[in-house]
Amino acid sequence: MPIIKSDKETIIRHSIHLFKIHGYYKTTMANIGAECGLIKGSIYHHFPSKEALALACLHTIHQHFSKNIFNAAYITNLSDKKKLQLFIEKTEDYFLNSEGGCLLANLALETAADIPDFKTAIKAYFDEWQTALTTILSPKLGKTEAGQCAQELIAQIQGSIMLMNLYDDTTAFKRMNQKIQQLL
Amino acid sequence: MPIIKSDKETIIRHSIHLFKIHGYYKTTMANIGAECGLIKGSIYHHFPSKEALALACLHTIHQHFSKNIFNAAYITNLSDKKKLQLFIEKTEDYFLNSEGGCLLANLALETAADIPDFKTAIKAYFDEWQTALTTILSPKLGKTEAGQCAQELIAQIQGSIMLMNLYDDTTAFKRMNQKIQQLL
Amino acid sequence: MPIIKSDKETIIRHSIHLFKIHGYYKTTMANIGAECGLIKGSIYHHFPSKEALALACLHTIHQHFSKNIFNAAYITNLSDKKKLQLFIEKTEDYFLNSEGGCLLANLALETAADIPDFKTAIKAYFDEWQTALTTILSPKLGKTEAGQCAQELIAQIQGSIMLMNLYDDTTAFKRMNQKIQQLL
Amino acid sequence: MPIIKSDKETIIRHSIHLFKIHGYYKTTMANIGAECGLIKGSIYHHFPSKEALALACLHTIHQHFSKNIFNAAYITNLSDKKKLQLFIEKTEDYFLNSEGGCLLANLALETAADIPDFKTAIKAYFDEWQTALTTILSPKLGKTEAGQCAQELIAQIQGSIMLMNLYDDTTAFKRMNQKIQQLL
DNA sequence: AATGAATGAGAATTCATTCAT
DNA sequence: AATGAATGAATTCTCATTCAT
Repeated sequence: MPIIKSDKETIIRHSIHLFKIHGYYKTTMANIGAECGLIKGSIYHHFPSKEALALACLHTIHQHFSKNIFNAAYITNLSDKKKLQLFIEKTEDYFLNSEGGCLLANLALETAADIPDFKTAIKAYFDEWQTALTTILSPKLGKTEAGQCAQELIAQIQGSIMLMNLYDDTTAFKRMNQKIQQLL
Repeated sequence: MPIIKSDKETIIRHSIHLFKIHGYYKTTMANIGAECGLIKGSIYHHFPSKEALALACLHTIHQHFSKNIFNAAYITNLSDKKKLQLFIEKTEDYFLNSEGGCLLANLALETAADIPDFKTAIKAYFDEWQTALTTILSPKLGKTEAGQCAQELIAQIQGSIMLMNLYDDTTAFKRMNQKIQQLL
Repeated sequence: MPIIKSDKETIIRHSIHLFKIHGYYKTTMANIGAECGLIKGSIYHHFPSKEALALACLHTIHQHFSKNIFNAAYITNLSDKKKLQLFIEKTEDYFLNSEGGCLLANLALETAADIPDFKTAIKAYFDEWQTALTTILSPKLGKTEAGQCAQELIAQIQGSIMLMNLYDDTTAFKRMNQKIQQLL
Repeated sequence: MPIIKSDKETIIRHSIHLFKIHGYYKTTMANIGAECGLIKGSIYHHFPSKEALALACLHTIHQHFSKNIFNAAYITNLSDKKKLQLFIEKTEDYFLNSEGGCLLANLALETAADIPDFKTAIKAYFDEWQTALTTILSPKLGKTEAGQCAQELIAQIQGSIMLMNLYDDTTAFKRMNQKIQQLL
């Protein structure tokens, strides 16, 4: 039944798509409505404001990462090497299929100075990302160095995503992920 | 009454500042005018449009990097190791004193899908950055690997800048630069 | 609070009024809004641009002439003399009750060089006017001369309207219409 | 010596050209300046305002008609028939070489309701035109009918000019002038 | 829930005009 | 006279949001 579902999740899904590609300010409620088969006013039946909708998008992505990617760090019967491989594979998978890069990073650059709620949500996401990676790397590297390494990996991944999108070229991003998987 | 110098360069300088912190769309001509001591309309005396002004900002930064940072790759009587050190030092210096991160990267994420002229200018900047780094690394790594390594370094730097600005914390960015300097 | 009907037709009616008196450029969206009991921005809910609105005005007038005036040329059971009389009577009627003269002619002079869409619409209107008059005159004058005569009559009428509005004096316009009615 | 003369007359000449083609409001001081090889601000050394400049244009044209066309009515040793022929010939000549039609008529339609000074100047022009034609026609037609005929001729001519410009076709205008010359 | 219409605040841009040089 | 820079008011258009139906 491919009837257009205009519930919260559908709106969020379409909003994420538009926010990633066009950014927060350039994406209008009318754009979002159009993509959902609604007029712009109707979105307010589901979300009280554009800001609240964007925040819901950020939380949705954060949750998706928690449940599907970051969780790799906490699977008990897996070696650290396997955990890292799984973690990176899933990360790669997500961003290779995510037109427009990382919404959290994009909005970090575009809105962090102006919308504190976004900044908070974005930091929470990166915090959890780092915690998960640190957990995987600690046994081998020790806590301190593991934390630093985790930060570096995130930076590398995010930088690669930016360039991947700018150049429409996935090779460097893929090569980098290969390398990271060899780390342990 | 202190005379405010409101020539093209001054306007560009103030615009860069605002664009970096608030992004392209959130920065208004009125904001820029206010920062320059002008009313919004007056800026059109110097630039025909907001887009043209932003493009001038991108070019100005690109030129600055060409003349002051990328050029380190082409200083003749310097060892490659010294070149890399100089290159990274200057890069670090620039971004540590550049509130709001890297304008080119910021606008890449915010506008690349919607303003082709920006995308072109941003790619030209990163192309030259990569070429310069590749030049430094080639003697030691060979052309192919040097090119890949250059890409990785840029990604790392850009990712670090994003996180540095998000967390208002320079330590990871500085540590990363230290590491890179040991590369040769 | 009298409910103001602000549908497309109402907006067009008020716009025609203002465009005729003040011209295209001097009439602002705010003026039109005020006349309709709307704020300027609200008009964009009905028309995508000032140009589109003006074009709708031109088409509306053209249609009105087609249905109510030009059609006199095609009523079957009427003598040519009666057709011409009816045609001219209705034309006179329209312009005597039309403050500001002929919008199509006014915009022809004001905008033809700059807005090609207007020029096209205006020519279509005068083309049909001439065709209708030629149809009435052909039986008596023959096709060629009828066409030339039709053109002359239109020129005379339009010139008279211009002077009528300039001098706020309808006598010459009425006299001219009397004369034309004697033509067959 | 084809040095660009930026005196009053030169500015008026170029202004007339632009006002005729683009109308009063669409023609900017910058446009006029550009055509004269000046920047817009410089025009204010010659005319105190755009309105004053346009008024000077109207007067200049009026004077030109008085001295070179209307005067045909007052040449003593010429038959009325010859006077009319000369009058019409010169009128035709003027408008065939006057891109954009009749400035006075154009501004009548565009600005009469908003700029009383223009309306006054335009009426004075048409008054004198009518007086001149009436003078020529009176001996044959008697004063009253001559006056009415003069009005009709002016209307016809102005209507023809409008259509000539709309259709970029001079034939009807020329034919009409031929006819008028046969009147006496 | 959904819609169509309306709002009001603000965006970029234009332009006649002024003024110091 | 001429210029370049600046002004301020106005203009078209956009957009998040509200509301009656």
